[in-house]
Amino acid sequence: MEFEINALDSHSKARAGTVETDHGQINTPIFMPVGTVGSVKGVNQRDLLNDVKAQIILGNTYHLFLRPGVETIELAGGLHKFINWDKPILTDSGGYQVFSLAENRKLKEDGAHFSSHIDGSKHIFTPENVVNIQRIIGADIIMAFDECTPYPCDYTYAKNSMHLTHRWLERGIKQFDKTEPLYGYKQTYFPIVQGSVYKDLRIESAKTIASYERDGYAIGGLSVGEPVEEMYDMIEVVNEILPQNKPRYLMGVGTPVNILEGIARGVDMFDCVMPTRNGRNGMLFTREGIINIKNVKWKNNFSPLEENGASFVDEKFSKAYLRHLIVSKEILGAQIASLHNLSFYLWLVTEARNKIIDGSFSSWKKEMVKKLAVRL
RNA sequence: GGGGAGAUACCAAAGUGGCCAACUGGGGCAGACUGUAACUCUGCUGGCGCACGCCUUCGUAGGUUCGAAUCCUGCUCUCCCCA
Repeated sequence: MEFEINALDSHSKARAGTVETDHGQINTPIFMPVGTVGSVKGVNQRDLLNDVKAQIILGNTYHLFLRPGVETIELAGGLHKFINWDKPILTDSGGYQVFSLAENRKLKEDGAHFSSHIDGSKHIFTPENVVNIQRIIGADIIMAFDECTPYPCDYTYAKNSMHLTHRWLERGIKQFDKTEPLYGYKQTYFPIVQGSVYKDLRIESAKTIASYERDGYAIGGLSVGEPVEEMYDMIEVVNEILPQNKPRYLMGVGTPVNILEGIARGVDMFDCVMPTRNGRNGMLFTREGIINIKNVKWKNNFSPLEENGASFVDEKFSKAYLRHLIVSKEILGAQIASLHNLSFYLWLVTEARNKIIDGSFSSWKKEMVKKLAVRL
């Protein structure tokens, strides 16, 4: 996987770049819609491609391993063919699920022991078998198996957890490097920085991670409940150390403002469930601010969802109509809201890229950050 | 015409002497959601102050009682069964 930097912002750490994969090019900064179980909830592949203009999407090892299972995915010829998506796919390793399914998990040196949330069956994820599963899934970008620490997290726990993540990384890379892709295109393996909100741990982790020569690096364990300023601080600390000439992926982030702040601090890739999940629950992100479409004030507002919006749904449907659909719990409401939000997120990062290239990123970002947090 | 049952907040429906401004569900109104166990979760939903409290409520008019949504009487209305 190749990464090329096309432009650097002179007033911030923002970069515009290009990632080259066997499934095509990705222009950075980029937002990657989350498609946990092989489905970006509520949005079909055609709309994802033509309307949202997604360049890469996520899948999840934990969920796909449990259902439909690796056998089905292998028989299908990999996840791309199974879900009919020809662009790049990144799979999360399941580290986050191990964290969020805390009740049923037990972390040991060998790996994470857990029970399926679907049928209670017992399984073990190790740095090695998670690589094997992701080989079968066939993701272009494979994530290391880490422990995503919760927040708050005491120093000792964060330190021990980080060291475990580092030991798992060593094993995961070894496994990755001695195995081959199954479907004839290249795969790559991203390590993940941990260390909770402790600067010295983040520095140590970033140095450890950077000592491995990889195609890209991820920042994990953030946006788990810590104040945003701490998150921004950690990004700055880590990006001082991660190689300049490789893409950086901030996992699980975030709000439109978070994304702009991340870009300004040198992050290239983002993913988040927010545009889809919050969309299903009636939250719309727009250039002018955030709309809670369920609010009664939109009941008889027949103006378009968003003037000159990024998606075809913005002109086609009114606020009153979408409010009606969401309030009535109609599936179409979730679909329209997801299309709108994802299109907005992709517009946002594309615009950021354009602004970095034409040299006006910082002033544009300042204006946008002000607007994006407004509650309409 | 005869017999029976019932009327509770926006709706449905508990409560049958004090722990009732009144269970619960729906609806309504707000909020939350950040590498998705999520078309989910939380709060509020008589009025005023909005902490403590105070005021007016359980078809309607009276009565019994220290005290009534709960007991008694009249009235109004609704439903069911038999003719």
